[in-house]
Amino acid sequence: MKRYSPKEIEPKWQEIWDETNVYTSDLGSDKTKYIAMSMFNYPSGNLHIGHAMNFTISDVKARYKRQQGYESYHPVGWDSFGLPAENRAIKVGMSPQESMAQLIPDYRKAYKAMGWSNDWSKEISTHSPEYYKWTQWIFSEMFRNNLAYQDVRMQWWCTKCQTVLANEQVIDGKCWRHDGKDDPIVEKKEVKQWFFKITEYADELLEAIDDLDWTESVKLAQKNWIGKSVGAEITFKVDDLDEQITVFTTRADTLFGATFLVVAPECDIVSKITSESQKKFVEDYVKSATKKTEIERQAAKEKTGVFTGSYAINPINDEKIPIWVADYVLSGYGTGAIMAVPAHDDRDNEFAKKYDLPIKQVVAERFVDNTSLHRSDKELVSRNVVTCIIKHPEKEEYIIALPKGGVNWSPLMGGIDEGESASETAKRELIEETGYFDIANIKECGPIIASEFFAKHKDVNRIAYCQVVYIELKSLQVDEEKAIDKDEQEIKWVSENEYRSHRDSGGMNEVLDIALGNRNEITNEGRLINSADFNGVLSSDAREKIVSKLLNQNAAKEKVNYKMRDWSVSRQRYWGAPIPIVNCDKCGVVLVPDEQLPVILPELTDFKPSGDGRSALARATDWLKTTCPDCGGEAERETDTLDTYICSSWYMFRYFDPFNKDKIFDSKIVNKWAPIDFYNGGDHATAHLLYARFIARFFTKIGLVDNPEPFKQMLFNGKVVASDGQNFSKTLGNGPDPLSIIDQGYGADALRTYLMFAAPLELGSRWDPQGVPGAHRFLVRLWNLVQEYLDASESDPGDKLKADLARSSAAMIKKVDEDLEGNRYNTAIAAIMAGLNDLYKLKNDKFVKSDEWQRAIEAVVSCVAPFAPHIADELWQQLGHSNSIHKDSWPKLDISALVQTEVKIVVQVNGKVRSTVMVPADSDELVVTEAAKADEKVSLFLKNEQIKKTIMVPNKLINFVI
RNA sequence: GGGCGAGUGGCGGAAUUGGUAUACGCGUUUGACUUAAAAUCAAAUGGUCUUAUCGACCUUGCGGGUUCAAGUCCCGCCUCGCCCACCA
Repeated sequence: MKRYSPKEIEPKWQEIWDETNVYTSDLGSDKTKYIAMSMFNYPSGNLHIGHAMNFTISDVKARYKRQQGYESYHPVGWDSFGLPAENRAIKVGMSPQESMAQLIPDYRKAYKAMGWSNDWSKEISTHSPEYYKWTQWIFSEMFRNNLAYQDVRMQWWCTKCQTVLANEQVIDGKCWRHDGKDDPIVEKKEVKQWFFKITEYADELLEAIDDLDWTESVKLAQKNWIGKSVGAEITFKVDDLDEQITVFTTRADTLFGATFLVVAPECDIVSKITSESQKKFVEDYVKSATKKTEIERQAAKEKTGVFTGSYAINPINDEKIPIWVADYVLSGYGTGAIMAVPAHDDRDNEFAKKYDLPIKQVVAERFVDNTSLHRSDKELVSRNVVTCIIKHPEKEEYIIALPKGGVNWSPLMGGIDEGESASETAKRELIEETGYFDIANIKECGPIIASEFFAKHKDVNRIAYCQVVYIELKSLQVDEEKAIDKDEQEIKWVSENEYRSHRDSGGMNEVLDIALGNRNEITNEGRLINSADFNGVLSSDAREKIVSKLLNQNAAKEKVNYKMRDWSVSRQRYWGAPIPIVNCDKCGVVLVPDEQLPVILPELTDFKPSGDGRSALARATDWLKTTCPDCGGEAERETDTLDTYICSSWYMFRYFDPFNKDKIFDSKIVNKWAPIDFYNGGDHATAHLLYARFIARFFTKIGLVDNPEPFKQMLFNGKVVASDGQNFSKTLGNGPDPLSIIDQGYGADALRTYLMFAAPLELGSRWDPQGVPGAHRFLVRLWNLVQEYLDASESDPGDKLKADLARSSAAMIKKVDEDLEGNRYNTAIAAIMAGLNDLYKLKNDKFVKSDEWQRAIEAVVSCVAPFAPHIADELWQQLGHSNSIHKDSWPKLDISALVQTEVKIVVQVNGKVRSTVMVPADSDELVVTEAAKADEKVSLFLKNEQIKKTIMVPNKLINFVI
């Protein structure tokens, strides 16, 4: 009997696959297309276990679909431009071109050793001139469509890379390539650079997210990244100066509560509005704040700021409020200035408390009494009331009161009379209704809440704005004379728990929390108070109403803001596609004409960044000097190169037409094959996946492709980490090497199977050193089973066994199909293992050769093929096939084999499983009951008791309640 | 601070609409084969009690609830992970 030897069969089949082109897809085929791919690789070292994970996921999908008869395309390419590649070249002392020429062939070998079914005939690299010609062309198209522009901006700057970084390349304050412990934090530097106007597409990109079949966390991350907020801009005049300050807010409803303005230190207006006396403080503050990096600012726990000496006029009520400058306001978002509403915003609240600025509540949270809801036909009457929480002098108890003839307990309440303070009302109510007067402590507690109910006795809808007053009694002495209403109420002392259990509506528990200080003082939504004409309006309505009132005076307008910035596409590095722009003294910025593309990146011996903020190209004088395409005069080429994210944002389309010299791609082919059916990766939730969506959308606008979404399904898979939970890293050297695992004799099939089996794909897994050997054992079992079968002699297995074989196969195929479609690879493999175990059980002593056995064994081999393609093809051949298993070999599901004539019914007594009985399928309750009662164990539990109730789930379960 | 998600054996993890909790694998134990080991095969494997057989009871982070029936639904708490993080 031949032993399973991956070392022999894997290279053998890899060679056969290469020679017979099984994975070469025909893009013009009439078959239904399917394209599965993983985010392509940036060659910068060796294939590591993360690659093995990522690419196997899409490979399994591609193989599954290929077996099912789809024209399946599993493309391959290299994200070969960019920083990681350049940094690697610097490190090993080669040019990036040489480095690529060395790395890519190694990767090719590794990919083949992993058994990935790539179509090598259509391989692409982003650093080849044939490819980057079209990357440059995209820039030109953006430019022609007014979506590319130049601007001077403060940008993240990595001192190690000597280049600008995009926001998403800054991770925890450090460069994405230099995020080690000893690496420097990024700095800010003023740089002139190119941008793509991705913000123009912000809304479209956001709206389309909901319909994507993508991992939810990625969709959410994209939504947050775009960060749409709908609000208003409100303009405040500066008192005594001919200046004004516009703020952005999403909470125009809180305008009456704005007690100061805050301006970011970078804003130009700061110097204009600073008063003479405050000048020194403000200048010092601005200087120190701008010197701080953004990271230091964000790390600072406590907010800081200084008063400018000027005041602004609140346009809604002409109130004069101070203007402060503080670095908790970001200059880059909105207008760089805010109206501070400390009663309703945490940050403003913190700041106001620190600098002793007024806090004015203008929104009262609503508590609607669900036992006496408002009646639509009745009048709405609001009233300011106090709600008193009165504490016993000795015990931890509080007063609740029951009006004579009433039903509901409540704390003591009373309406605030004209000209009376809340505390005065509280004292008056206390003595009138209880006679108590000996007060140790009285305190008005915020915030005010809106308690809403139908007041039966007055026959009106009532909104009671409750000011909570907390009173601690010193003694229980009673002034009988002043206690004029004492007999109207029944007073009772209760503990906190009793209080809470008595009544929980209309905000009464909330009142206790407020009095005891258990509640956040900041309220968000509710009814407006202290807001003149707008009192009582719901905050959600007030936003619009206040803006539209100010609209007439040109003091406010509706405004939508996005967190997302335009995409900075300039890089001051050598290893990228040169930006196809010529700078001419006479004509200015001129686009290189399309017929002159590509602008070839010259090979340089010294390609390190210049350090002056320009790329090495600034030193390539021959290349740099050119003639202006417009006037023919002397001119210089742009020395910035394009961000690699541009290369990777359109490569999926090039896969469909990789060698086109005349066009970026043929739209007809792309429209047939796009969108990508399955895409996966463990990184780039926002940057790459958002840029690719942006570029695809742009392609639809210029008529290149029909579908604006490039990836139909996107699976964001988890990472493989070390068994101690730490990330594998090159510096630690703790990563298992896929190729050496293969060479050890376990083979690629076992490695692939383990990786796909360890955990759900989205979850990621910890590396288990026993995992690959375990998967190997499974493949050995499969191998040995086939060998044993091949040695068996022909005979009829008998009807019972035939049915069992068919049922086992059908159950396996059904489960594997469902799980592969749903990307649950781990349970798919479990089902195959179970299917294999079934066959071992069913063989009893030895196999017999028969059609039924052949079919059952082939089904297992076919199902395992996407995961372990080499052993599958080998066994397929041994089983007598001359064609490859990897095309059109998916087993047919015979649903009828799953139909059972007899079913097992679980018998419960009082919900506890007591036994199981076999009954004919679809038996009615009577039959099942009889069968169950006949069961020894069941009858033991039923004894002679009366069955009160019987619940039956057909073909599954019966439960007797006694 | 905000958002999202998750807590199931010694471990990774299974469990359609609520319907036999612990599939599948790892590990461990025992046995077969072997001079021996590895490999392979066979069996066992949540806990407690028990005459160690029959069996009973308990068990999905903790506490309550709904239900004939809860890992699954509801309420409260605890813990952990991930993402975003002064975005007004």
